[in-house]
Amino acid sequence: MPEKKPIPRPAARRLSLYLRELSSRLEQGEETVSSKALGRSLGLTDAQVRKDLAICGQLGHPGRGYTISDLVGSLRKIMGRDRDWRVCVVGAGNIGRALVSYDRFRREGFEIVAVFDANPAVAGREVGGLRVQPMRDLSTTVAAERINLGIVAVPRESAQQVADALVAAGVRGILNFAPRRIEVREGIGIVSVDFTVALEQLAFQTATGLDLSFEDGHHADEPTDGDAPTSV
Amino acid sequence: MPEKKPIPRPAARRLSLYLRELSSRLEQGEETVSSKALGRSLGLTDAQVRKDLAICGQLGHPGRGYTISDLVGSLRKIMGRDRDWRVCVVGAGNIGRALVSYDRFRREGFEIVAVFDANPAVAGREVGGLRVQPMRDLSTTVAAERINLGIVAVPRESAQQVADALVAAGVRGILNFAPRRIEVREGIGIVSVDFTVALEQLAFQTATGLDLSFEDGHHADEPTDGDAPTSV
DNA sequence: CTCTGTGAAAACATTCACAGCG
DNA sequence: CGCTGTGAATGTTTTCACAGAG
Repeated sequence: MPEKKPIPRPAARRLSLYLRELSSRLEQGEETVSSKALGRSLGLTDAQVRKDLAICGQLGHPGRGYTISDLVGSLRKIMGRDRDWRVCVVGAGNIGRALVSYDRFRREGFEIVAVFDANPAVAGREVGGLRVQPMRDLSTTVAAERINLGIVAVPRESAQQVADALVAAGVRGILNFAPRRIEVREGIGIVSVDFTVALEQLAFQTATGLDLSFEDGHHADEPTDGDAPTSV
Repeated sequence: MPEKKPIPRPAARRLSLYLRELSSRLEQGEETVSSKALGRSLGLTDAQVRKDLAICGQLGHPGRGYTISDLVGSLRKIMGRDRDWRVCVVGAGNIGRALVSYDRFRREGFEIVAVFDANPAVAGREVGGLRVQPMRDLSTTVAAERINLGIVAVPRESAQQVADALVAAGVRGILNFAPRRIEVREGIGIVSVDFTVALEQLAFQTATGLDLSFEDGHHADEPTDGDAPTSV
């Protein structure tokens, strides 16, 4: 078994952006792209782009650039986008409903197949074509629908509890929109999006006059314990 | 005028998380906290916490820890949270409406004072207590309401155009929810949140079995040219 | 000539480890 | 003692710069 090479964390974040940009170019009918052109679109240097794309293997053609479709295929595989993801949303409030109705998820291969809410007055209502289910159906539905990712869109107070329930039900990863850190056991993925933190970073950039410039829009929570870099 | 020391980009992201955690502890009635305790809550080492907090100046008390209220005050100032931010949302679709109704913004000092939508059928409707205005009112309203931040919640295709209009109208920073990179001129802040990228990072973590563990949930776009970026 | 892939160098960020305050 | 602040050491990421492919 050869050693798997770890992917630098900052690079992992950029991979998503490459994929987004490349998919878009592919739709436009473009076939190849150079590291320089890609870098321009993404605000990165050409050297950075080449280093990052080297993660996908030797896909570039000297003098010519990269074949977009090859790159997209390789990136999708590396990022786990070659399989289907079945996701559920917990919390049918403003954010939860917006997410359920966010068409792009489905188009990108993330299918939302269930919505849950603790409020009995909300359960039973329909959101984006799905009937909101009560929390007690969570574990049965996660199993029955083979759901592997969960989105937490509940208030801060119940976020950890909901995350625990999702993990217990069998999801492999959690996307958290509640404004607090969620702890999960080793082996379960966790990424958080906090709107206030995002606005705050903006205020910071704006206040300091200068910008810090991030290009990713979300963050992965630190592992609960000792952690390891991701490998291919 | 002495040189201002630059804040390391990764640290800038963590600052928001410290503020979030510290505010929460303050509400619980706690008065002091040690770097170790703070680090535990956030998944960071105590040394890291001390280095980061040193940015705020010498606020720790050897043997005792940090006084939370002092830290919160200092962090708020550094992050530009000591002033008032007046924000507008462009796009009254699912996401735009969810954001307008997101109470936490106001509680944290970001007041949403206007909503715009290009669709004439939508303009005039009420969302979260505000009447949706047509796009042609944008520059007048931004000036009249002294709006300094804009949130872009429109489809990919019109995102850049809307951002340009916001900047022309006078906002100092943009929070972008459209799945593409937005270019703004030097001096204007930009932070992006892309739900699909967030889910993709999660799929990546989950697919590789291990986590990359980010703790921030958004990203600042790279500067358009050679320059420094912003983040959340 | 253009453009990739990549070692080697530089910049940057984290962790260590300890002096010193209360 | 407990805990901060910080240089020095270590580890990581980016940039440089160039050999070599087409």
